[in-house]
Amino acid sequence: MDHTPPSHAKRRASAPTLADVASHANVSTATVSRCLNEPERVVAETRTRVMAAVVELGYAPNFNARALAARRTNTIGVIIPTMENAIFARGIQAFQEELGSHGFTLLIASSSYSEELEAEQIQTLVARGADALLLIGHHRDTKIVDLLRRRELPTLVAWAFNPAAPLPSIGFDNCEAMAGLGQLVIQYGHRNLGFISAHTAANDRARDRVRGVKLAMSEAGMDPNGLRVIETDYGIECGATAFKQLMASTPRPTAVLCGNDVLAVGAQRAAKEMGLAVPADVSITGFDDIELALLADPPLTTVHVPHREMGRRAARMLIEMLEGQSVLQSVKLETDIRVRQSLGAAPGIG
Amino acid sequence: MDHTPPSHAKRRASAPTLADVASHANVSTATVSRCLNEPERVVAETRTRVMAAVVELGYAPNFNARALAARRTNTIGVIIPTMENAIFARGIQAFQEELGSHGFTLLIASSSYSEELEAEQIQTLVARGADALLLIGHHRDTKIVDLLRRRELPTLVAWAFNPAAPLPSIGFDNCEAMAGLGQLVIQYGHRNLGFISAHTAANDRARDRVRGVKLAMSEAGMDPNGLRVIETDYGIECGATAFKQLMASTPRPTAVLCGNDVLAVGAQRAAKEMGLAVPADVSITGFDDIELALLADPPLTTVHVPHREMGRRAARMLIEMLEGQSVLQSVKLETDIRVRQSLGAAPGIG
DNA sequence: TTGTATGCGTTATCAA
DNA sequence: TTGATAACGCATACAA
Repeated sequence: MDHTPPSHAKRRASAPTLADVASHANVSTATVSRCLNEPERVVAETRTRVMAAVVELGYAPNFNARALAARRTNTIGVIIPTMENAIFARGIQAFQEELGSHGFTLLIASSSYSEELEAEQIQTLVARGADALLLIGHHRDTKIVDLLRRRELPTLVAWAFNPAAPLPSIGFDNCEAMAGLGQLVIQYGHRNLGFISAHTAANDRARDRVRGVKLAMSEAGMDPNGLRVIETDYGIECGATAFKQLMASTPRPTAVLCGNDVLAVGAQRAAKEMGLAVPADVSITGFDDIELALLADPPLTTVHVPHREMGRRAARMLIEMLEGQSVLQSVKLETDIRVRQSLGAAPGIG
Repeated sequence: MDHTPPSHAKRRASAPTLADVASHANVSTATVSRCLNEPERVVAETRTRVMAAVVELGYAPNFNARALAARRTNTIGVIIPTMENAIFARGIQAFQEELGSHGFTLLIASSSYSEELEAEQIQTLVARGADALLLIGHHRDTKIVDLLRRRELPTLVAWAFNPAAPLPSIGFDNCEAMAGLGQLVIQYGHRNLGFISAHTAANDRARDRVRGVKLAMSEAGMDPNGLRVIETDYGIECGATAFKQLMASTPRPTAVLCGNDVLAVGAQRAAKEMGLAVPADVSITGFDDIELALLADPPLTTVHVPHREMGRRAARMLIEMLEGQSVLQSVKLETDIRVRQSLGAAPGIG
C-alpha cells in the first residue's frame, strides 16, 4: 500500500462565506453567525434580511471552520469491525437515527476486525474532532484507553456488558448469553459439543462466548475441556470449512455451536454438502439473530440480541453525557434464545 | 424529530498542537508542519528531533484546522441508499480499500432511499470539505447537480452507466442487464411474467430494470403491457407481500422477476408459505448476486454485478481526477447472468 | 534549510 | 441588539 498523500489537487471554486453573506445583508459577520446559531438573539427585521441573503447566495457554513472555532463538531464517531454483514447494521442504523433526531451526525469507520486498525481509526476520529465515540467490545490496548481518558472524550462500548472493564458499556453479557444456549443444547441430550468461534485473541466477545459454553458444560457436570473449539475468520465459507474440520474429529460432535449466525449458516451449508441432516444428524446454533437466521434452512436456533434498542440507548446515553445531564453508566440488556429447527435432540435420544 | 443542536458541551482537554511540538523541538511551527507533510524538505537532524517531540507529546494534527488551511481534506464522500443490507457493502468496501491505499479517507452517509435526504447529505459532505463525491444512480434534483457543478466538485455516479446523464458514471446498463435476464426467462417458455420492483419514482436503476424486462418482452413479440409490476419498499417481507399480490392476479405469472435479490428471497419465502414449488410451480429471479442469492433455497438465478471491481475503479477514477491526471469519463462494466435452480421451464413445458 | 507572517471561515468575548 | 476583534490550529508564500 502506498500511503503517500496526494500531491496537489486542483483548487476548487470557493463557496460563499459568512463575510459574503454579511456584506450582502449589510451586517457584521458576528450577526450572521448569531442568526444561524442563536436566532433569538437577533431582532426579527435583520434576521429576515440575513436569512434572505443566506438563501440567495446558497450559503452553507464551512464545517471545518466551525469546528475549529467552536471546538465542537456535533459529531459522534463509531468504529465497527465490519460493514460487510448485517451484525452491526441494524444497531448502528438505530444509533444513527437517534443521533440524527438530536442534531448530531454520525461518522462511521471500520476496523476490519483488526486491533491496530481500530487504534488508527480512533486517532482519526479524535483528530476529526468527534465529540464522543462508540466502540464495539472491550478488547483494546491500554494506551488507546489512556488517550481517550486524557482527551476526556466520552466513550461508550457496545455489544458487550462488563462493568469491570475500563470503559462504560451498554450491551449484554456474552458469557451468560452463550451459557444459556449451551444449557439448552445440553438439555437436548448433546454431550459431544463443537464450537466454531471468531478469533479470540483480540475479541473479548468471542472469548466470553466460548467461556459461556464451557460454563454450561461445567454446570452440567461435563468436562469443559471436552469442547472442541475452532477459531476462524469471519464469513460463510469460513464457517463451512471449520465445520468440516470439527466433523472430522472423534468422537464426532452431535451439536455445533457457532459464535455468530454467519458462521452457523456456513456450518449448515457444509453439513448439507456432507450429506448430514440438520438437526437429525447434527444440531447447529448461532448467535445474534440477524435476518439470515430466519432464512437459513432449517431456521437457526440462536441468541436474540436487541440490536436496535442497544443502538438507540447508546445514542441517548452519549447525548445526555454531552449535554452535561449525566455520567456514562454501564447498562445491561437482556438477550433471549430463539429456538428454531436447527436444534434437535441428540441422535439416539427419544 | 427535534433538530435543535445541543446547547453547550463540556470543554474537553485540549490536545497538543503544532506550536507545542515546535517549542518542544526548538523549531518553528512551519518546520514541524513540513516534517509532517514534506519530510524531504527538512534536514535529517532537525527532522528526527521534531519527530521525537511528536511522539513524546502524542501529537496528532487537527484535521479541521488542516482542512481549513490547506483547503483540502483528502476525504471522499459517498452516499448510499442504505447500509442495512449487502447490496452496496462489497462495492463500498472495495472503494474504501482502494482509497485507503492512496491516503484518502472515506466518509459514508446514507440516504434511506430518500431523494431529499440524499440532497441533505450531499450538502453535509460538501460542507465538510469532501474533495470528491460518489453517488448511487442518476436520479436527483437538477439543483443539486448545479450545486456540484458550481463548486467544481468531482462527482461520480456508480451502480449505473448512462453516458447521457449529467454526471459521469461507472457501472452497468441496468436496462440491458435486466433485458438479458428477461430474454432468458422467456426462452424458458414463460409467457406470464410478474415483476417486483423497488419504487421507481426516485430511482432510475429501478426504472431501467422494469424497462429492461419490457424490452425483452417486446423483442420476443409479447405485449410489454402484459407485465404485471408491483412496486414495494426494500426488504424481505416486502418481497413476500408483493409476491402474494402478484400470484393473486389472473392469469397467474409462471415467473416472477425481482428488482433485487432481497425482494427475490422474500418472494421465495412467500412461495414456500403458499405451498408453491420453485421452480416447478413458479420461477423466481433476482438482481445483484449478493451472498444471499447462493444461500437461498433454491439458489437464485440472478444478474451478477461486479461490485468490487466497480468500487475499486470508481476510487481510482476519482483519485486520478483529484491528482489532475485525468478527467472523469463514464465507464461501462459488464454484468452476466448466473443461472441457478430458482429458474426453470414454464409449467407445461417439457 | 529554516523562520516569519498571513490567511483559511467560523465562533466568542467584549464594547459600544 | 449589534459590531470589532481575537482566537482556533494549521499550511504556505515569502524572506532570510
